[in-house]
Parts: sequence; structure tokens; C-alpha cells
Amino acid sequence: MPSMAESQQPNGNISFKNNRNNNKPSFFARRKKILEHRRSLPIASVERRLVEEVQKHDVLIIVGETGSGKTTQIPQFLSDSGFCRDGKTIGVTQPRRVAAVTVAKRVAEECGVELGQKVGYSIRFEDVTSSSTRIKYMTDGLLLREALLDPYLSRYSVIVVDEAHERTVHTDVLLGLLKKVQNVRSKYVKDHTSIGHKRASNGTILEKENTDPCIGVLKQCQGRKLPPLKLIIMSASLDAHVFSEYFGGAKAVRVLGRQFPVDVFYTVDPQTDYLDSALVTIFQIHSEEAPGDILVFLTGQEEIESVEKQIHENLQRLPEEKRNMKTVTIFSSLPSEQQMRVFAPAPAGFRKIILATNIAETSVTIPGIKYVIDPGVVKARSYDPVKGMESLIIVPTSKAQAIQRSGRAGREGPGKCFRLYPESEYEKLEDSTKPEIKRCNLSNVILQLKALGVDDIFGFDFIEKPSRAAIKKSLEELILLGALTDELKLSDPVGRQMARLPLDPVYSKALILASQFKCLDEMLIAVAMLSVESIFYEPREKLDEARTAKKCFASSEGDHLTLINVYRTSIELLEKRKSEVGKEKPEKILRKWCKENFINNRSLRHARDIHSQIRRHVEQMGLCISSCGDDTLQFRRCLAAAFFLNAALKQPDGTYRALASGEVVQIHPTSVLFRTKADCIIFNEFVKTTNKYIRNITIIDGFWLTELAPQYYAKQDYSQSISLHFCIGTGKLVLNILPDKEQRNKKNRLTNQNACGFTFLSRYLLFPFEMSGHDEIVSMMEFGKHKLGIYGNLLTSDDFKYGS
DNA sequence: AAAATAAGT
Repeated sequence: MPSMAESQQPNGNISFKNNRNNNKPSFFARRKKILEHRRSLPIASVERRLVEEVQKHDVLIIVGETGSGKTTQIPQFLSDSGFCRDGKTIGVTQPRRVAAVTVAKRVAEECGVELGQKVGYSIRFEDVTSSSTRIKYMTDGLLLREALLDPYLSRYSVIVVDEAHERTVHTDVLLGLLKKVQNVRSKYVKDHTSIGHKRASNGTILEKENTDPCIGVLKQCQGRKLPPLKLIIMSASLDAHVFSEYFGGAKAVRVLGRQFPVDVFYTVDPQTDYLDSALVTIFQIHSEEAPGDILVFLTGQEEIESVEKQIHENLQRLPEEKRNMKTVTIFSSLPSEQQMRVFAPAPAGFRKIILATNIAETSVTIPGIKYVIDPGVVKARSYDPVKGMESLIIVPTSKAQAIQRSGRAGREGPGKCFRLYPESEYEKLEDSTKPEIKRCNLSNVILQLKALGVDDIFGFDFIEKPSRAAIKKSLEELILLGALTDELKLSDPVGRQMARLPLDPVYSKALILASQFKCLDEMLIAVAMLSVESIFYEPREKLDEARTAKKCFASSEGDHLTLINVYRTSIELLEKRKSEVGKEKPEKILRKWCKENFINNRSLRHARDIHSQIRRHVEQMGLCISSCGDDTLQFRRCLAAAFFLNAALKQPDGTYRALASGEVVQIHPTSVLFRTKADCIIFNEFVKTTNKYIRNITIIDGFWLTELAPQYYAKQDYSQSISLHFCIGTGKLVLNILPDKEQRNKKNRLTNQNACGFTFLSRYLLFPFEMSGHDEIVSMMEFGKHKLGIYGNLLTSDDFKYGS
């Protein structure tokens, strides 16, 4: 029997019981309560006006604050006023899966229908809809996928894009697509006799326009009745004008929310160390302010753990009665059981301090928060289109983000927000966060647009256009992968197949190649495992144990085979337990196994889901799923063929040079090849932290590259009068150059400098070979559009032969 | 010898 003090009653020591569970309210009482709730929402009073606005305008921007009920109510209003006629559906997109599910559940309940019937949701791996579904909640990424099969979105009469201000890549691409679809659909309705023609503003028909890919689709759909597509964009206030302008001055209406006032405080002086300032502020609030929990925004796991440690150290120095503070943490890679702890109320008389990343900005709503501490920084993805490298950097938040954060203090009552910077700094912040599409690799986006029939990517009407360099980089990558032809057309069947797979294009390519290399069984697993993050979980306090556990799975050939070992071992365990009757549930066994082996159960399950989904896809494509068994050479050759853009060669000092980018990189310590130092490797990830690291690495043979990826590791380039050969003699590479007269002179300059290895870049390339001593590029030469890099001090004129 | 923000098909 636990004593009173030990039992953790959330609000005191007396247990209460209610009889609600024994005595469910009647169906009618429940309906009545729901109706009352709906009527009490701020949005209820403007139902008629909103419906009229939608009828009047093809695009409507709705600016609504949290708690207005716009997400749950507007689709119901539209459904009630006839927007689902003729079996048409109202589609509502969300950036996040949980939101799509929870809102759909709520609306089904409000409508008094079974989820999946009139009201349903659809997210990856989960489709709870039926032919009778009229209000469909879904993720925006899923609607984009749907568009590949039905470019016209013909089943929808209205699309509501919720949380558009978040400007995820998916939202941005979707908006561009919707604008286009809407345009074509209304064209069809207004004048379906002039299909294929463009009308000028004065009504005359312009020349036949073959460039609009939707026209082709339109023709196919001529026989069908398609009403114009209504669009509703829901956004937070600061950004409404952006959407309005994008949609040709579309009307924006505002609906009121239910947000309590939040007092915002700034520091008087600029702070040099925001972690220290956060710490001081936590204790300041604790001693000076009324009860209420504190939410602190930090940038990542490491910061969170270090601040938590410091709080506990500081608490030890306080007198006993002032130690009534409890810390909880939340960030995405935290196992879900531990994530749940943030929702538990602090013990009576204690103040809960929530240390969170921006997961608490939008994704997770924690009750009880009265104070927010906002250091004004966030870890954000950034992209260098020249190097093709993504990295995470700490940057100032935007004004919109700061407002969003402070709003977290006013969900249940008036609150306070402490910004750890002076007000003058706030004024300098960007209005909104830079849209993600301008900060990421675009290969996936471009492949999808191409598959949707958008030929001119540079001319595509993005709400905000990514840089030319970024588009160019991704187009190049897609050409090299064979997804696009040299004329930038989607290739058939490879490009088409790649676009169909819900994967990074390079992984899709790996699957297609794997069926030829007869190792698709292995590649399906590898790609599924590479598509999820953090399979291995290494807590700081049990580092040695975790490493020992990992060694059981390690393959001497690299991380890809190691990941496959983990996956296969876990599947075997599941299968074995399924056949044993009366034992513990297989899921439970697996959870235990994961814990023992320091494997992230959530990630592993995600990999299983992806595996079964892409397996279905490749089967439909008619690819042959066979295993290479113990012949891992086949598998590694296939990796080389697919990931040739990520090949690296060892340099004398033990670092590696990535061939495509020329970057000097190191093997990440978490790789099984960390100490191995193989001559030639391929990798899947390039991250910049304290150093430039590569991760997920497998040993390959350098000669495979010219054999399996000649489109990139071209041996010859006659167009420039240079011919480079890699002749294989005595295990070394010999380089021949056949320069014309002009080039010969340049070459003499090279030998004069006693240059050694070469990086010849056909589009860029290649082997810095036989290097020793210093490896810095001592010279970079232009040969037409090509660059020749000269390293160190190795190549002598004897090694350097002219051809005949 | 390092350290992932969060979200999605």
C-alpha cells in the first residue's frame, strides 16, 4: 500500500470517483451538448455570410485565430448548403497527420455519423473513407499524391487548405497546382466550346495553346460534368495578404477566435547567452509569478538536456520549500512513452517546466501553460543549392513564429510571454518564416510536378519561387538519375515509375535498378530503413551497452547491410512469435527486443509500414523481387549504380573526398565503417555539424563507378578535345590526355607546377588519384565548360602520357 | 570520437 506522499495524485491527496462511466449520457443529451457547443463557437454566427462568400467567389481566404472552430465548422456549413451535390466531396487538407485524424473524428461525432462514412480521413497508411464520404480530411501531401492519379481532382467541389501560413513544401506545391486546376476547370465550365484556346481579356480567342498540360487532361474529361473548383485558404493573420495577392486579389474574411490576452515582455538589454537567460527567467518566474506552468522553447535535444541538468543543479542550491519545480521535456525523437509525460500535471504545489523544441509551437498542445519563455531562436533547415547540401542552423524566429509561441500562454486564461531579446530586436525580425520550399532540395517536388504534366518548372506559378540555382541543381540530378531526358521530359518508364514511388527519387532509382541486379528484396529493406530517422538509439548514460548491442548487427561491408540485418532480425522475431500460441503479443515482445537492443521501436515500425507500401508499389509495376542471398557483391554494386553521386575516395590523411561535390568529408562515428577506412565508399547522407560528416556508408570498388554510372563518370569528352582514360594497370589508375594544341599549352602549365591528381569534372568529376602529402587543390583550370582541379605534388611527367 | 527540428507521400 503506497503512502499518501508516494502516490502521485495530480491535484491533492484525496481520491475522487465519478459515476459518469457507469451512466453514459443518453444519445439525445449528447447530441444536444454537441449542438450547444457548435452554436457557442464564434464562427457559428457568420455561417450564412461565409456560405454566401464561397458561392460568390471561387477563392476565399479565411483568416481565423485558434479556437474559432473554422476547421471543424466550415466543411459542415458547406456540406449543409449543397456543396456535396452530385456525389462531390469537400476536401480539407492539413499539414499534419494527427490533425487530419482528430478533426475528422470530431466532425463525424458532431454530424452524428460513423467515421469513414459521410465524414472520413485519409493519410498515408490509413484510409478511413468510403464511397459515401463527403467531407474528407487529409494531409496535403496525400492530396498531391492523389493528383497524380486524378490531375483534375474531379471528385472535389471544394478544397479547403488549412494552416496555409505554415508554408510547408506540400502546401506550396499544392497551392500552385490548385490554382492551375481551378483555372482549367472554370475554363471548361465557362466556355467548353473553346477548349484548347486561351481567351484574352477582351474575349477574343488567342492561338491554340499546346503548352498547358492540363488541356490534355481537359480533353479527356470533356464528356464529364465538372463544376468549378472552389478554394478556401485558411491562414493566420500576418500572411493573409500573400495568399490574396497570389490568387489575384482574392477576398479575405476574418473570423474571431477565442484566445485570451497574453502580456508580452522583452528584455531591456540584449542577451549574450540565451540558454543562461532562459535559466534565470525560469527561476525568476518561479519566485515572482502566480502559479501556472512554464513552456520554454529551445532549439534541440542537446540544449534541452543541458538546461534540464542546470535547472536541477540550481534547485539543489535552493531551500527545500522553493524546490517545488518539476521539469519535463519534449522533442520529436523522444520515445512516445516519454513524450506523454508532458501531459501529466505536476504534483500538487509544484510548477511544471516544459522544455520543448518547436514541436510545442504547433504540433503538440500542452494544457496548463501560463508562461512562455521565448529565446527567439529556432533550428531551421537550410539548403546550399551549389553544393546540394542541406544543413540545420540556428536562426532567429520570425514575427509570426514569435506570436505563435506567445499564443501558447493564452489557451486557457490570460498569460505572459517573456521574449529574451529587446523589443527593438523584435521589430527587425522577418514577418514570416521563409517558406520551406526555398530551403530544401527540390528533386522530389520537381519530379512530381513533371509527373503532373508541368513541363516548365522555371515558369511554374509558385507562390514563392525557389532560386534558379536550386531548380537547376535538382533538374541536373534528375537527368543523371535517368528520371528526365536531356530535353527535361519525364522519361518512360523510369521517370514515371520513380514519380509513382513515395520516396526520395534516388531511392526510387535504387529500387528500379535493384530488380535488374536481382537484389530488390534487400533494397526494399534498405530503402525503407534509410527513409526513417534514428533507428539506433544511443542514450548518453548507456553508450557502451548500446554500442555492444549494435555490434551484433554490424556488417563489415557497411551500414546498408547492417540496417538490413536489424530489419530481418526483427521480422524473424515477429514471425516466430506469431506462430507460438498463448505467448505474449508479438508487438510487446518486439518492444522489449527493441529496448534491449537500443533500437527505436517507433522508427522500426515506420520502416515496416514503408516497406509494405513500397513493396506493393513495385509489385504493381511488375518489378521482380528476388534476393541476392549471400552474394552481397551484387547488392553493393547496385548501391554504387544508384548512389553514384554520393561516392567518396579515401585520401592519404584518412579523410575522404566526395567526388561529385569535391568536399572533404569524414565518416561519421556512428557508422560501422568508422575505423575501417576503405578506399572507395558510397554514402546516403551528408551532414554538417562540427565537421562535414557522411553517414550510411557502404564499401564499393571505385572501378564500378565508371562501369555502372558512365553517364556521370564519363571516360571521355571529345567535345572538349580532351580524352581521359582510366587504364587499369598494376592496380593503379593511369590517365591519358589527348589535348589539342591550346590544351597542350595549358597542360604544360600543369606539369610545370608538378601537379599530381586530377579531378576532371565532365559535369564534374573525378578521381583525385595517387595522392599523398597535401591534398589541397593547388590549381583549378577551366577547359571550356569543364573544370580541372590539380592536387598536391604527385603526378610526374612519366605518369602523364600523351596519346598517339 | 558525435549528437536529429518537425513534418509528410
